[in-house]
Amino acid sequence: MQKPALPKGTRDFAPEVMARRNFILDHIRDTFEKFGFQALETPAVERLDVLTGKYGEEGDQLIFKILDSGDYLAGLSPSDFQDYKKLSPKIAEKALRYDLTVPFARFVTMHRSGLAFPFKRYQIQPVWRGDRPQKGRYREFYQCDADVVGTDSLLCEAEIILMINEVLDKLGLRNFTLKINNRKILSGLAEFVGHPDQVGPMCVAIDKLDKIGPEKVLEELAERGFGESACEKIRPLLALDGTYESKMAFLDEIFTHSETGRQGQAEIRQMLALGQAYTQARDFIQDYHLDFDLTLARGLTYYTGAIFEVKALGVSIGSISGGGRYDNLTGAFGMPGVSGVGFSFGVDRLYDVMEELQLFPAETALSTQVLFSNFGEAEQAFSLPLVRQFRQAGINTEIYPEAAKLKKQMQYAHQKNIPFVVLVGETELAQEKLMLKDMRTGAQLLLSAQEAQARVRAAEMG
RNA sequence: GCGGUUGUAGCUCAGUAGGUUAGAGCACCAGAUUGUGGUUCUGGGGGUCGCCGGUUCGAGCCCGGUCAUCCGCCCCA
Repeated sequence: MQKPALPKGTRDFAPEVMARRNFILDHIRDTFEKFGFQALETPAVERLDVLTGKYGEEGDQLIFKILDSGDYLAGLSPSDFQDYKKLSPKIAEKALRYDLTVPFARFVTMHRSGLAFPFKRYQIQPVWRGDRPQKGRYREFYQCDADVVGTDSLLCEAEIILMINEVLDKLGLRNFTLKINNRKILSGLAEFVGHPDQVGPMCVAIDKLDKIGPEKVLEELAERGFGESACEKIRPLLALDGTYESKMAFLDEIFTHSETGRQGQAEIRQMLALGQAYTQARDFIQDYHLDFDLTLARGLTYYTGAIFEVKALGVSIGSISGGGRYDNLTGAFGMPGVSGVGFSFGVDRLYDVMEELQLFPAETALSTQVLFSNFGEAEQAFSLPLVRQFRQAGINTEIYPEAAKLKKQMQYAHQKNIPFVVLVGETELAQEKLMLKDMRTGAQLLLSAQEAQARVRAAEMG
């Protein structure tokens, strides 16, 4: 006999877990739809050539490839076996999707003539990465993306701020920071320190400020070829710990000669002004948990404008959402010049954070409200129409499918956390009434079907 | 890809210096209670001590290898 086991980095979602995951997903879906986003699903399997080359060399290594069916060795020559990187596209035509963004770009390109632009879609599906699993890190995990393509209006950025706040508020997660920045500001900084071509390496180093501290960041910059004068120019930036206004004032000073940097500032200002106009908030930045963070870089190279990242405070896991604007999403598929902005919730991490903070309401686990017990043939025949009647009244109802010992049936109800049990035995049958037992208090009442339904509904309300 | 941790019952773990028949709690099953769960009491089932080899009269324990696991680093959600 073989011992069953899961592949590394994958998980089962048991019913209790699913109830909680759905609690999160329902709120995310509701919010996305409320803002006019439409659902999209794409296949788990994509053609390998659609995925490769989009995530950098390291990313390509992490793509799960699917071995061709049949005799995949046919037509190969010994030289093909010299380099495994060159072999894989010859024996694997397909692969599991690595994220939702690239399949989305493929979709937009393929359907461009039929779509209404600006096109707003959301997509909630699993993705796969051949990564080494760790805490908060899986090989199969869900992403919840929402993107708008075909407009560069900053209204989209403002709405992303609103959506993130709405979802987290509904989930009861109040202690978080929504970090914002703009890639153009980072480009401006790179210009300012005299390394306009080194935005990428600069960001990778700056991004680690939280983790390793300012001195180590400067060391890393030096290693990456930034000279002493450049480092000295960055130093005051790493020490900045002021308000939005003071950071902006600092940038006003250093960006006198950087058109790009000033553009980034203008975008941030306009995004905030639109959010303010939307919400009429007394203090938009504070009320919507915003933090203008000049060190926020988000490693991804394809962001060109706004960037976002959400950190849950007071927990070990941290980052639960992120996104930004990109200018050339579909370029790789021959459709240049399409600007888009999007973001993503990490459901699995959101789940872990909510569990750590005990934010799940108790009733998410609840499903069946009433269990009809089963005493035997005559009682069952009497019960079946009533079960149907309960269901038609909108009450989640089930009947125990066989006349097992009552103890066993009660245990079943208890284990499934069913709040009410209906007992129909000889005496109830004779009176055409139901014994309704409240499993929490243990109290039971002899009632008509109508009265029993009313009681169940009343309990549901309060 | 690199560094470390831990593998004993379904789960969490104990296991003395290398010594008889490997334990506990929880979970599970049955009974106390043939119309009542959650509490209580009584009884019961359940183990190739990750795997392979070595040392030894004797290995859960020591040694070598191997596989798995979790945690860091890199990178990411």
